[in-house]
Amino acid sequence: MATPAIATAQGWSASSDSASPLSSLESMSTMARFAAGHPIYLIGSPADFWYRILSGACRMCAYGFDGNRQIVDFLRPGDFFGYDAQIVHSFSTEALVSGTTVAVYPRRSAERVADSDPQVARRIREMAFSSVFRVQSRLLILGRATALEKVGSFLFEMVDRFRTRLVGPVTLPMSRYDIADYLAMATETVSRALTNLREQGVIRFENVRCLQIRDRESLENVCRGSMSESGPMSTMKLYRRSGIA
Amino acid sequence: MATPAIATAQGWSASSDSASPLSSLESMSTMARFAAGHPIYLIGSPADFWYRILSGACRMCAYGFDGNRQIVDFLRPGDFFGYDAQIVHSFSTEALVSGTTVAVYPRRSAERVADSDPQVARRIREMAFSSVFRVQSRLLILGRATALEKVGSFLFEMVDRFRTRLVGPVTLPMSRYDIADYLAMATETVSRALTNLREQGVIRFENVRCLQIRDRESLENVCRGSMSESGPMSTMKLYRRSGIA
DNA sequence: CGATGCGTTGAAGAGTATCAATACTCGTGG
DNA sequence: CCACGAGTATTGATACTCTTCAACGCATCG
Repeated sequence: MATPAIATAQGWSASSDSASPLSSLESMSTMARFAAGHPIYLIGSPADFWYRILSGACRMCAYGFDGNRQIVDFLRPGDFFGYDAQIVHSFSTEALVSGTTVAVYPRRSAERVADSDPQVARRIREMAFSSVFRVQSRLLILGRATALEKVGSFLFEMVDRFRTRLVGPVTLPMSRYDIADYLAMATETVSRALTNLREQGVIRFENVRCLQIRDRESLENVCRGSMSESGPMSTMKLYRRSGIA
Repeated sequence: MATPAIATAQGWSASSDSASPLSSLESMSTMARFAAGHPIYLIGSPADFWYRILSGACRMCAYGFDGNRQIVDFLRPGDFFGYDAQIVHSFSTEALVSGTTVAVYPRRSAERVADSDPQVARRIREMAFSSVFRVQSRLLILGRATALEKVGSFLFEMVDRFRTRLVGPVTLPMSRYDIADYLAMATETVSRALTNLREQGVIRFENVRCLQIRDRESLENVCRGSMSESGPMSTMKLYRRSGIA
């Protein structure tokens, strides 16, 4: 397995990619590079840093007693992480692809900056708020009834988050195992659901990890039975389970 | 159904209960009172306020096309909510019990205060971070395999969050329907799991909504997956899904 | 080229959702 | 005070989806 680990560089300064929100933080950041599968931090390690992905992708996950794994989130360039802990980390975060680069911010210093710069504080706050929203949205996916709905919602989420061009196929950075642990189902079921969608002509595979949504409307119908991300969607049907007359 | 709605009061000032973190915010807050089942805000409504529960309890939820519901979070006194939206709310939040009181903070003003007071900004930030952690932890519960594990984890969470005294029984503010929509399962299955735990002597009911954990250790084992009754389940399987050699 | 990890497919069993019926709780009104 | 009714909770039987176990195809790599 290629490059062994964690070469740390520093002196990284300005932006280079989209929306560098915390420019006054960058002066204190260092940069680190990781091989596929290697941890950025481990569960239980002291939470002394904040991180931001510069390139590549990561998975944030928890491990169970009998070795099972649950993936809490997939992270892409631009995403902050590591702030979800008071003293020690409650999850591990690992690189998905080789060459994943991460900006590392010393937490104490970063918080000092936030305290003295309302702009920075506001960006961090908004970032945290949107994290809450994103995780809550994930809850809705996990709560979906069927495997097909879960996988369908997952595809929309991934296409939104990991597409490089505006149209065309998207390459998923994660394995079927990762998808399974993200959606809390068996890898075989993930595979079957994808095959199902492919046979229906809803999606098309360039190769195993690279796919394209051919029939967006059908895929939306597959996911239906639940809520659309944005949009009014008024018509309240509270007949059952309302708790209100 | 009793008191119709939303009597608004104001002039509420200082703390009264644990850890009033945002004292300089309280001067701008008003107070509102809600009957059971009534919404604090609806999905799609403008996100112009932040809220904090003073007494009672709430559910934050989303509704699907066919009337199904998913509960994203239960909220207790002290919890902030309503910040998880940019422009309009993506979820509804409704009172669980009659007489639920909520402090309401105008968002713009609150953000101005946060911009000028690093202390406040920091508290809000930490609150948001811990929200992220809490929701992520919920993901792990939802990802649990069996109904028994889900309900067991749920009980621990509720006992932690909704106990009034240090020991003794806990009264759950939510119905079985609420629990079902929170755990993404059928109410009948929730009922069966609770009955199962009761018959095993793991929990004891004072009445339908009020229960006590009698055998904490067994309940922990239930949540650790596969143990209790019939035993052929302990196959180790951590060899797969490593992602690293 | 065989090795290793990943991905797909098949068959059997387990667990949950669903449908249906019954019991319980509490507020209302006779 | 008790009866009633609506909402809530439990229990049972059946269908169905998903997990599990197993085997095989397919890539990459030493």
